[in-house]
Amino acid sequence: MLRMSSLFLRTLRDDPADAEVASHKLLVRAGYIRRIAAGIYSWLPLGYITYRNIERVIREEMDAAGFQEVHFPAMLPKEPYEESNRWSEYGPELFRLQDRKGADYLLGPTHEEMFTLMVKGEYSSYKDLPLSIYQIQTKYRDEPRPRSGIIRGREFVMKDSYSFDIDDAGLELSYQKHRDAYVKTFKRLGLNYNIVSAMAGAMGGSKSEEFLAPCPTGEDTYVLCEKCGYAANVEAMKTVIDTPTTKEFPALEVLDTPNTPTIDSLVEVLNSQYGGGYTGADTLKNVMLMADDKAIAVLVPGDREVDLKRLQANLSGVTELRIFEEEDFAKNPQLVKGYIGPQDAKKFGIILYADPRIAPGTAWVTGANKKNSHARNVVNGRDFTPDAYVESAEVRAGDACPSCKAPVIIDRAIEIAHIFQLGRKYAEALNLTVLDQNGKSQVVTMGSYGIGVSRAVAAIAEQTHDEIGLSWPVEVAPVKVHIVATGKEDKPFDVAEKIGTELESLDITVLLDDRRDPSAGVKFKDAELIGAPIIIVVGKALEQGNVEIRIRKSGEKSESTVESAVSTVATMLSKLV
RNA sequence: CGGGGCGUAGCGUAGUGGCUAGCGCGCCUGCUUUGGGAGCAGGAGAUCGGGAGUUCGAAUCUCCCCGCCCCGACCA
Repeated sequence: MLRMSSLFLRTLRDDPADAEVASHKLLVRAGYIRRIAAGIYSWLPLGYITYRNIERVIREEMDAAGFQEVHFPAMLPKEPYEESNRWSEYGPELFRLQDRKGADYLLGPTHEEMFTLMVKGEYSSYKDLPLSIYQIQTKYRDEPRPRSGIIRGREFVMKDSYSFDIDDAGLELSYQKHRDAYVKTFKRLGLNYNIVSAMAGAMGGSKSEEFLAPCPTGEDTYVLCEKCGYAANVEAMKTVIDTPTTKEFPALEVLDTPNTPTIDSLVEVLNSQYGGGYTGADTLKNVMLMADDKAIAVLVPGDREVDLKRLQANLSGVTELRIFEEEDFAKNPQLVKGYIGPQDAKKFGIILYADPRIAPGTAWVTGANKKNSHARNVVNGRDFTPDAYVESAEVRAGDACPSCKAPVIIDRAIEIAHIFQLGRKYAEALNLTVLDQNGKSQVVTMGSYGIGVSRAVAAIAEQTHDEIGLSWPVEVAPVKVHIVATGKEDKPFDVAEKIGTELESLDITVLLDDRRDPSAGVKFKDAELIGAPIIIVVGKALEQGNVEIRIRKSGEKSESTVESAVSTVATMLSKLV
């Protein structure tokens, strides 16, 4: 039984000055975590118990699914990461260090290489597969900008699993088993989440899905169709295109449009001088970008911005993408800023990408590649031809759901897990093969599956807190019951002690506020801030032989006799999430 | 890396060149109080982020450095 009189804890009355988001403020105020450096935190007793509860739930579900736990060092030699090319690919985000002999080491940002090599060292037959192994490990990433307390740290704990299969069908099965285990895990953790389609990104591989916990302070944006349940990270959202009309358009016509370098100014001139009825959606924006030092053009409807994140996720093989700057225009004098059109892309030698909204057979108003001039009836397929179509325009609430065409909503969320069908990228790089039943060597196919363990503490805090403090789901709460004894007589303290002991004998964890000095108000505030699911107050009601039982989340209060308090609380807990 | 903000006691803060750096919370001692962050009295606690400079005099002005937060870029 934890006791407030001796617990290593100091709650704070004021929000810390360096915290912005609720989980960060409250975890610091309630004495769960303390900052050590940017993105690096220490756990105090209440925080560490909470963290371990989450870890325990995850471990139980992994084990129940038949996955086996292993453990790698956090500090690793350079060589495996050179073989997979990530020693250089990972860039400045990798924490590097040297030993006394000058040999290079790194602090593991993720462990695909090590798992692959471990399996390679032990197994060599298809009979050994499938295999799924996992670890719960501290990861290190020198993030350009750590933020939001424990949500994005430079040191954090991740549960990472890897599956090994002989073929794609096996991978599909292993992937599904992990997905199911994650669903069970997050249900127990009391998190609301959506499973959304995602881009595999830098990890490589094909299919990937994210578990996103909706939360206004989250870093990820995703779309959700409330009608059919389709959900996707905006990067992975597929654009629905109306069936193209086969309509014939008049010939391309160049218009005199002085001083119209922006879409708004162009639409104004079109409507006042060229017939009217135009909106930004009728115009075609030709956005110039530098992709790894190569100039590219991206076509999007004039009323939409290019979503760089989305574009990059969908442009394979591009590591650096940025908007054209003045000096880039200076190097490309044929491009007339504000009046660029796709008609001369071939002539200019620029690769032309188009958002799918710029469908073949559609006609647009766009730049005429001449100052103060635009062109209308510029038809895709007749007047220009994109080299490739790539999802690149910003996604908006109300856009059509790709599976049922209903308008989607857009929401923010914290990424709590990400699962990947990696395929053979790492197995090939590190030469992980087994013999199949014909005695032939086969490259193993892999999946990787991560849960942000320390991040989950913050995600749960974000979703469950209220104005007065934390309010934990039963499975993760540092204690299930917080008993507050009030008054100056010994009796409430004795009764509280007795109830606490009985609860603990039923494996219900207890934090007893046995402090004699602080007033009742102080103890109530602390209990609410700390966030145990049930608060028992032993005080005034004792005159009638009762104690007060409060449910933290609902604020519901009831009284119970001292004798029945323990069973009443046990029943309540079994009904709470 | 670009833009913005900040750094004074454990926490939150006041203090734009001049006396011993002020206040609230927390902490210690005593008394009083005890159902919503009590009261009184006394007390401890500060290299004012660091260094250099300007000045009779610097928390305060200048320069350099360090750290932290936010927005963006970036990010299994």
